[in-house]
Amino acid sequence: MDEQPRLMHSHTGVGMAGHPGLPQHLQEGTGGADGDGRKQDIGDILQQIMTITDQSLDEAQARKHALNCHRMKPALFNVLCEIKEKTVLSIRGAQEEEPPDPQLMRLDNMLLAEGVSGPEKGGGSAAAAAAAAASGGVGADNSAEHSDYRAKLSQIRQIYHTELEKYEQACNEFTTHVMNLLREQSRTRPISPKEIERMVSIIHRKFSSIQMQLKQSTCEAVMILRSRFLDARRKRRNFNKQATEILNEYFYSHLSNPYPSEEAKEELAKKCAITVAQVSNWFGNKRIRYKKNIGKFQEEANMYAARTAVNAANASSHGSQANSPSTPNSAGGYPSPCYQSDRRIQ
DNA sequence: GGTTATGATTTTGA
DNA sequence: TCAAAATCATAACC
Repeated sequence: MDEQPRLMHSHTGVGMAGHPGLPQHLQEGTGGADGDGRKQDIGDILQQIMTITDQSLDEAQARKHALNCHRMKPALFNVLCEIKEKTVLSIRGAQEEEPPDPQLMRLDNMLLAEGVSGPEKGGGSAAAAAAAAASGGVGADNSAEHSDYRAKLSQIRQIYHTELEKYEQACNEFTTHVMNLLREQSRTRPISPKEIERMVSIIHRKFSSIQMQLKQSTCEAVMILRSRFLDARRKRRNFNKQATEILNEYFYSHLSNPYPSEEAKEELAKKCAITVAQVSNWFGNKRIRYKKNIGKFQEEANMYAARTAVNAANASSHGSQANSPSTPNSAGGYPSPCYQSDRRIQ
C-alpha cells in the first residue's frame, strides 16, 4: 500500500504529462515556476482515485451522497445534458426519423389476411374460404381437407403468437432494465430523459427486426401450407358408382332437354353426396361428350332408357304417377332438332 | 408405361 | 351470365 503513491509519482513524471483524459491545466506541468506544484496536484488526485477502492463501502457511499447533495450538481448536470443534446444526440436524432418499413407492412397485411395475426376467424382462413368457393362448395372430402388446413393454420397461429409474446416480454424486460440502469447512472453522470427515450427506441428497433424475421418465416409457412392445400384441391376423385348411376339416369331420361334446373341439381347433389357445382360440371361434361360421340354412348343410353321404362311401368302398376322422367328418350334424341335448352329456345 | 375415362378448370361466344 | 368447347390433370385399367 505504501508503494502506490511513489509508483504514481514516478508515472506522472513522464507518462501522464500528455494524458488525453486530464484537463489542460493539469497537463501543462512540464516546466516553469509552479510546475512542481502542479505535479503535486496531479499526484494527489491520482492518489485519491487509487485509494478509493480501499475505502469501505460506507465511506464510498458517504462520498457519493456528498457529491449528489452538492448544491451545484443539478445545475452542472443540466448544462452538460444541454451540451450533449446540442452535439451528438441532435445529430443522431435527425437520422432516427424513419418511415414505416413497407416490407413489414406487407407482412403484417398478409398475416392479417390469412388470419394468423388479428382476431381469430371462426370459419378458418380466407384461403380456405376462397378455395371452397372456387370448388363450388364443400363436399365430404373438401371439408376434411379444410379442417386439416384450419388445424395446421391454427398451429402456425399459435406458434406465431407464443413467439411474439416471448419477444415482447423480452423486449419489455430489457427496456425496463436499461431504463433503470440509465436512471441510476443519471445520478452520477449527466443523462437526459431524451437520451433514455432514444435508447429505448433503439432497443425497440432491434427487437422489431427480430419480430420481422418471425413474421417472414410465418408468412413462408402459410404460403407453403396454402399451396399444398390448393394442390390437394385439384386432386380428382371419381364419383362412386351409385352417384354416377343417378346422374346418368337423370341425363338419359331427360335427353331431350338435359339441363336440370337449380332445384333438380340440388336434389341430385343431395342424392349423390356431391356439390351442386359438381353436378353442373358433370352435366356439362356429359352433354359435350355425348354429343361428340353418340355412337359410343348408344348402349349406355339404351340401358338407362330400358331401366327408366321399367321403373315407370312399375310405378304405374302401383297406381302412382312417376314424377321424374316425363318422356324417356331414345339415344338419338340429343342433339336433335327437338332439343331445347332452358335458355336456348329455338 | 401407354391409353382411356372422367372430374375440374379455363376460354369462348351468344 | 351461362353453356359449349377446349384443355388440364389424375384415376383406372390393361
